[in-house]
Amino acid sequence: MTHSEENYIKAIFHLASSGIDVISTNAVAEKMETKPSSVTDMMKRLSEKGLVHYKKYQGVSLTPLGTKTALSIIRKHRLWEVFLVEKLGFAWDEVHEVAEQLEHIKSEKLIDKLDELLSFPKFDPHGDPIPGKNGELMEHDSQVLGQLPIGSVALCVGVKDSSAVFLRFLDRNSIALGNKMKILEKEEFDNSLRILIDERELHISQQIASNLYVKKIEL
Amino acid sequence: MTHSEENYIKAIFHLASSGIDVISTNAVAEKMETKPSSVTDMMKRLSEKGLVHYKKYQGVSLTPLGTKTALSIIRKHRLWEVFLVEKLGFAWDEVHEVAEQLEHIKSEKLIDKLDELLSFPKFDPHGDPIPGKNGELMEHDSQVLGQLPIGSVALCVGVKDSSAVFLRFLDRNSIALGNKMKILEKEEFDNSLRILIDERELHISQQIASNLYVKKIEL
DNA sequence: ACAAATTTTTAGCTTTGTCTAAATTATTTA
DNA sequence: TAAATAATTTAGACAAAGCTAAAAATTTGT
Repeated sequence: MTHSEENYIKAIFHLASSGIDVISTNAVAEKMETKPSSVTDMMKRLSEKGLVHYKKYQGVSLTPLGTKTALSIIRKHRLWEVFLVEKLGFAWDEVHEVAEQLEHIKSEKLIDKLDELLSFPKFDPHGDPIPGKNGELMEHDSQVLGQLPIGSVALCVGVKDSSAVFLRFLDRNSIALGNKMKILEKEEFDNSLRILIDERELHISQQIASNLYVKKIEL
Repeated sequence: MTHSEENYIKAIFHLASSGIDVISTNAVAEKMETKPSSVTDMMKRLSEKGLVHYKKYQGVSLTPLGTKTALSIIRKHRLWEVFLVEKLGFAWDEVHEVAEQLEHIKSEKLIDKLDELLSFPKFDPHGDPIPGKNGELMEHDSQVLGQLPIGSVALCVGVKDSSAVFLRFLDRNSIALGNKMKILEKEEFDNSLRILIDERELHISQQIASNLYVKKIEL
């Protein structure tokens, strides 16, 4: 598989996980930042290789082989992200670009050993689950911060949006994975929240609140 | 720069270091395992980019920019080799293939941090010097085992041939970098040697002896 | 239901990197 | 030194991956 093919497979997987039922050529083109005509060409190629189901004008979906391939690429991507943060001291907003390159390195042994070096992590620096060697993908049993009722206490376990801008915003406000947060108040008008993070009081917008995954702690 | 361009630059650098004065299209083609016509095409492209000096029928050589580029790629290659051996437990005959892929990853920070993680190594697992950030390349002040006079004692500091076959031969015979070796006898007829390696007596052919770099120890 | 709008595909072109076969230039040798 | 041989380059093709512009199919709106 070429780098480009792998990137398309990954994009289709992510679109499929994001709850869309039928994945259109346009959706793939937008995600890949390319033109729909290029997507059509690539879908034909991936279809020939048995990685996607593709019928003209009907949208595209991954075959079991395609899904397995996607999970293997995502596994590599996320393991490398852990490596960059844990071993090389990268910040969590700096890892994506480099991991995009590293995920294409072909060596089963490399990934197995890397996994071992990192002590078999289950989540990447953004809280996303790392697929296992055989493609088992742990499901986040978390919810979005904005949906918690007032008074609840939760642990921050992940970010939905892992763009550098958002991550740096979190850094500036000392919000990190593992933080304990309590909902103090919710503003009816704009759904913004007043929360308590590790003894510190903070006011956050609905935008922010809907991009933080949390796990409720029962008291 | 594309992967392919980088590979050509590296190949030309290695040919130049191996003492050839004029690097022919054929020589590059052989090293790259490709056809001379493909080399001609690539030399034109690299020449346009200012990486090589190229005149039809006259052979090719690296410009200062080309040399700098080559050293940067070799630096990456060798640092990754150290990583694979030191951190991931790869054997020295398994690293080349993977390092060939890793050397093309583009991130200055990645390499700087990797260098740091590895405690700024000066040599790779085969004893080859690792170029510095600014392209300084340490010169091996070593000689080939076969050239030592009888009775001399030396440390094994590198291998000239780092093919997997040769490296596995060394493994099977417990010859490793850092070993102390003493020349006991030299066979006039075939230049084979009887040597003492760390208390163990061994008979090695001239072939082998001329592929081991050693550093004499004065007694 | 049919025209308009949107989406998707096709056709044809570009670049990178490769190839083969033919032509050209250099080198060797008799 | 001239012919033979070897090395190198050119010309023309091909595959991957992208693009633009035009055509075709689907969806939408009235």
